[in-house]
Amino acid sequence: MGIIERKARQKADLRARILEASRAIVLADGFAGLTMRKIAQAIDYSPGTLYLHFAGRDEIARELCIGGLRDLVAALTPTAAILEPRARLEAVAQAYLRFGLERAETYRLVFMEDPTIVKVIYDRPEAGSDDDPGTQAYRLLAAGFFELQAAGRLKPAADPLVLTDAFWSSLHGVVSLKLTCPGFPATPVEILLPTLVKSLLDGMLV
Amino acid sequence: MGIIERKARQKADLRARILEASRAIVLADGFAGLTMRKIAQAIDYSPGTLYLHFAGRDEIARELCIGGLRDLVAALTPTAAILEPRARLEAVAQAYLRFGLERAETYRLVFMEDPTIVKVIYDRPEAGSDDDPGTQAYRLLAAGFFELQAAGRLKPAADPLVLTDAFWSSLHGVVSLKLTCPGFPATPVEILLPTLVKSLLDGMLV
DNA sequence: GTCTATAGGCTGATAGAC
DNA sequence: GTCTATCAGCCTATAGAC
Repeated sequence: MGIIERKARQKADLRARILEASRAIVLADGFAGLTMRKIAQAIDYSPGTLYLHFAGRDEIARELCIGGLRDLVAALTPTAAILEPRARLEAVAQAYLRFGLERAETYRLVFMEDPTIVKVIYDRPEAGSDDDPGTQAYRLLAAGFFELQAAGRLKPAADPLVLTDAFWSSLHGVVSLKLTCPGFPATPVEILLPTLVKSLLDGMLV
Repeated sequence: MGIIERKARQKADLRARILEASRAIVLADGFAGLTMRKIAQAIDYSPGTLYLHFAGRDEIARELCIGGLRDLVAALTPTAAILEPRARLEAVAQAYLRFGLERAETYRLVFMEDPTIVKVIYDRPEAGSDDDPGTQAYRLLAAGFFELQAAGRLKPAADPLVLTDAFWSSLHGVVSLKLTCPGFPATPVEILLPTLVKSLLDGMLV
């Protein structure tokens, strides 16, 4: 079986190299600059070869999208060490902003591009399961609000899931506005985000 | 002078027709679907003619961008009739969301596309003046927070301009997330936005 | 599996006739 | 001013040789 295994490994390797090269191109030229030709050139293969590993450009985009979301989860996860829920949510916000600004093109691809790309997150078989990065990221935030509720710190009748959505939407607003209109909210993000998070949580908690 | 005037008017008319056709194409096919050929075909002229009225595709995009912002201002302006500042800000939020969802492609073009397109808003000579739609939209929101401050209703040491930026960012977050990931914040916007706005303002006011 | 070659389409922008 | 024709380039995807 050694030969078959080796061939399978080589195939997986090339697939990984294709994705890695694609990631670099998206980083450098944006998603619009990602073309099959460029990818092939970057890994020294012919364009046709790519189609043996991916159905086409869209499939590569979807893989990158999921990978980016996985990276976001990885960037947010360390905050789980903070026990106090409000402090943890504030740390999540910081980490989220940081990720979005540092990995701008990745963030754009996942959250600001064509809806059909991000659609894969919900349509995949794992969607909703523990293995799904989208679910993991969401739970990371939702957990904080559930804990606050359990401690009786949420305003009565507040729905933790609705607050989670509101919180995430606000974070997304700061990041995405900064990426598209750098310099529009004149307030620097180091002040804007903490102010927003503080106001929001102050308004949500008793 | 009649002949010269007529020619000038004809020229301005064609320019307007080009923009109108472009707007329709962006509406139907998105910004990526806007091409010089399609525009020319829509108004029954040859592609070359477009270049007599615009330097190129980018200039058309910039004009559309400013026009879209102007429309946004028009959509928000009626709320100025509401005297009580908090109620007015809530109404602005509603109108903003409504505009973003109803004019999705326009909103995308102005606030979610290439930074170089929206850049024109700040670089134009009118930028910052009363005639500038960006400034007008911003003032519409900022006025509410200044009035709240004047009435002693803001938390001490709060900066109205920072709150304005935070408020706008949140609105943008709800709209843009909905446009890119329809169905991600599972909470329907009719609940999400009021919850967000209420929490935010509760946290900002004394 | 990988290559070369190419089909078949799109794009923005321009040159020169009228 | 407007047209036709075209340049020069890009793209995805595929067919057939090796």
